[in-house]
Amino acid sequence: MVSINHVAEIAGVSNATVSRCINDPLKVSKRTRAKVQSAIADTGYTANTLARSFRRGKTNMIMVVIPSVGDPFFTLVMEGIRAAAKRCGYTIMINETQLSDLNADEIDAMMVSRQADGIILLASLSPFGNAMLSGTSNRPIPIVIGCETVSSDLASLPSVHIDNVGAAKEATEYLISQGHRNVSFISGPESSLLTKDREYGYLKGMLASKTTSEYVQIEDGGMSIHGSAKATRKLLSQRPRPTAIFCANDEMAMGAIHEIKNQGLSVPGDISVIGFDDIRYAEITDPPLTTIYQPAEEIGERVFYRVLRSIEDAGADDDMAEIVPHKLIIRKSVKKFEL
Amino acid sequence: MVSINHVAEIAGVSNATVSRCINDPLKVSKRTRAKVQSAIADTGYTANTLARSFRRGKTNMIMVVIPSVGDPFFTLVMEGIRAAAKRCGYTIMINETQLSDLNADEIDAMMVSRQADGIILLASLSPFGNAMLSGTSNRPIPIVIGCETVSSDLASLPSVHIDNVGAAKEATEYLISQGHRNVSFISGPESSLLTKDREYGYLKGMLASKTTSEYVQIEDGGMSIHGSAKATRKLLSQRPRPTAIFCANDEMAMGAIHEIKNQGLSVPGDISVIGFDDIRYAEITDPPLTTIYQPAEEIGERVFYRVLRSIEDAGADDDMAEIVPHKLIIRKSVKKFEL
DNA sequence: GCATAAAATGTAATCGTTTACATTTGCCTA
DNA sequence: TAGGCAAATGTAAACGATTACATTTTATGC
Repeated sequence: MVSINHVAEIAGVSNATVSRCINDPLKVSKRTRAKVQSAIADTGYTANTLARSFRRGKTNMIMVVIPSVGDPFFTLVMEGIRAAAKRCGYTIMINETQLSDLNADEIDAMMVSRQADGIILLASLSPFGNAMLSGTSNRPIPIVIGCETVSSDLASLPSVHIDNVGAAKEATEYLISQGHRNVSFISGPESSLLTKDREYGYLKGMLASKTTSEYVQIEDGGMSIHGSAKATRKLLSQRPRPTAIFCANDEMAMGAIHEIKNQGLSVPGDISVIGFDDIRYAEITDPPLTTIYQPAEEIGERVFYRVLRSIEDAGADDDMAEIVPHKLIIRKSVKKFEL
Repeated sequence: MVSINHVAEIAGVSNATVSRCINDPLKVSKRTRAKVQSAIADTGYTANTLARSFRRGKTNMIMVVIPSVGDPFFTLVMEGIRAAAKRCGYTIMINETQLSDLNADEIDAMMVSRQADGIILLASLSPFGNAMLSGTSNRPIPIVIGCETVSSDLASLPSVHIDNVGAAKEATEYLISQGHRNVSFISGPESSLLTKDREYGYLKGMLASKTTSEYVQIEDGGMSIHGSAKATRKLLSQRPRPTAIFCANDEMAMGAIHEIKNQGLSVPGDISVIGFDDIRYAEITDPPLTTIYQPAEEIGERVFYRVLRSIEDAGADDDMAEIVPHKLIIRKSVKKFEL
């Protein structure tokens, strides 16, 4: 491959001049600039990013860790991140890390490998902490959590997310306000901390009232359609049967609706369903899904600027959780319950 | 940050020895190895990936370009890629490039930046070709297309995909075999070549028979739910009305079903719908969606090994299209049409 | 035309690894 | 114990860019 030195030789200047030509063209005279540019064109030279990043100690890349490409929720979060990154001249790289695979050590390895200037973590972190992640001091590159929450076992990390507990409580209260007493919850795996927050919100909502506190029922839906369908089957087979099911995310709500219909029951006629996230499919499920909206794009944007600030000013690194507002979106999957 | 030289100093050996300790431990004596390892532990040293890749001229990373995070179709493709990559010691980085943004120049920039050893392109390429992409000879790093097809304007690139034309023709013929004559097609934007192939397959299917060749109707659904809903609205307002709608992907089929129901019609009672891709939601739409299955995971795996081969043996670079089998999955969204 | 400042360019060190080659060490055999 | 060979280690040059500093060229004012 042609290097900056080849170009320099052909243009009859030093490599420093070529470098300046690329990075600070005003520092070189018009005449030499022309020579260099034509040499670049002739040779088809392009800078070796690796060498450049290595020397500069900066990659201008930010890595986003997501649990799964193909999760519709992330579409908008990524859009927010990408738009902001573009404005600021950063490249976004995505690292898909299946929920189960992700642990602090891996994140650690990423941080330490210096292949990016910062990390945006849109996944939860198992609590098996590691030096790099605890304490703001020694992190080689900044890391900010988006959407998810951090294990309390870990020293807290900067984050941007909604109040998952509060939102889930709100959804539960909404169901109760519609007359539901037997409200069940379909949860995700232990490893998803955000799900646990939602579960906790559900519990808070249920336990707050004497009329519902006796009926608390949680099934693990594994964050998947099939897991949720299975959980729903189990819930429906129990007596007293739930009159409403609250799912920790929309995908599981879709699975639940499917299973309820499969059993010959109707939504919301027999069973009300409520989801979480307001993914794009929520408005076209049948019936359209009542759910909690997260300002996904805004979260993406904020989380990006948060990392950026830490990159540009290491001192700005803080551990604050930034809470953005959620909203209960009422569609058609919940019906007043009457005896 | 602590470098290999610090470690060397602390261990009282040369940096070369430390390097060997890391990359080829058997080459160094047990005693020194112990010294070095404890020095590494003491200092918390980790190799600078950038420096290493730079020096080695190899990153051990493969970049996957996808049009959009959050597209459920890619879940399995990525799973195939990831699994294969893991087996082979490669890291996968994903670069999300919205359909509209993607052009050959950008891909070119990626290739040339040497930040990865190879590229897997799961998106279509606009035909504004570029030297790097045409001709197998001068590519700095290998590139293989998955799922998508390549513009015929471009010199062909190696690829792995189903026979989109044939599959779409098959779906169309299936509808015709069920008695449908007025079959409409909801297509995607010009930029998606794979969609054009499917459109072509639809045309072939329709034109093959005198009974259907008069009725050919194509609307652009923009690959989105809303675009498809809009297209469906338009189709339904026309007379004669279609009795079946074939969508270029499942997401659009979901939008179509939603809109048909919205108009007070039933699927498949009044209108039959057929999709493409068999994403995970296809089996839980109401009614479950008849669609074309693509062996997504297998495509991912094959496409990975294809790049790998080109990386390991530059001469192995070929331009063959590898066709994997598809399958028509019959569910409940198509009904025999009777006058 | 000369002194001086400013602008342009060149020189060479540097970033952290790897690795070809040179040197040292250790071991075995005669 | 010397000689020879293999194993272990060290030395130093790369990789391709950037950049502090030194030097040269150009412009300016008198």
